[in-house]
Amino acid sequence: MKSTIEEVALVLKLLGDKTRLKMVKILESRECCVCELVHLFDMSQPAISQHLRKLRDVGLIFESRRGQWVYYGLNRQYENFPFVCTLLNQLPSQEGLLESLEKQGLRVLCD
Amino acid sequence: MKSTIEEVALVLKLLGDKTRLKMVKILESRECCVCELVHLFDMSQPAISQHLRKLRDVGLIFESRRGQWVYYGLNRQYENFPFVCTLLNQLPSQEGLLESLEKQGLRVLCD
DNA sequence: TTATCGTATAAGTAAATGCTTATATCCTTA
DNA sequence: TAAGGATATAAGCATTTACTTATACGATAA
Repeated sequence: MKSTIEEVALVLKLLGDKTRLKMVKILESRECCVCELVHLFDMSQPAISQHLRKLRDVGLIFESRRGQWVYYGLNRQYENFPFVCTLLNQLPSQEGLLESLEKQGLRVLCD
Repeated sequence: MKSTIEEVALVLKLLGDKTRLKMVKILESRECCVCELVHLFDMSQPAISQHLRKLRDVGLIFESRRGQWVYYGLNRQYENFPFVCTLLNQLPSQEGLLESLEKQGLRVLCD
């Protein structure tokens, strides 16, 4: 079933911010913890948290605490996920960012 | 070639407004003059003009004056048109709005 | 020319947005 | 229990946004 124009407009508004759009594209590759994302954006940690909250509030991403870290990932059960997916498919991959994080030894692994 | 994240974010921001998104979906069906659009939205004429201007400024729609009327239509040559198209395809048709305009005798025809 | 219709622009405003710094909370570990 | 790291929340602020009303502009027609 198609979403209403209003619903779609809200999703587009949410993703109409370069920081959030990039975040979502990154989280499409793999879950990340907040401190990893802080390293990927030239922005304060609270700013990152606030963007993540907006994305989580609508259900587009999920949160999972692991020890003292909080991981976020794309919620593929989100009602508008298929729609979001067609958007993300048209974006250039951001996996290089994650690779360079690892090269810098900034990847957080807590298992 | 894929657009950058920044470019896409700007397009999404532009379409992340329910009025503009609906406008663009309507203009996908056919060109409309400003006064027709004014009838379709519960908003002043200047507000409609201002939305149209934003859409035109990026090149997503074009303007064509016909007598004292100004028509707007989707610019299918817009650089991100294919992207916009995949968005519009996922929206419910708004052609019913145009039909009811015609039933009310509010369709403007200037040929 | 003047009146009128359709549209655009100008100016003002309330609300939303995206950041900042400061501080609180939560978890782990010594 | 106390300290410290990771994250969230609070409060403040400058900018942007989406409207409004008033007015200017452009085309048509009496």
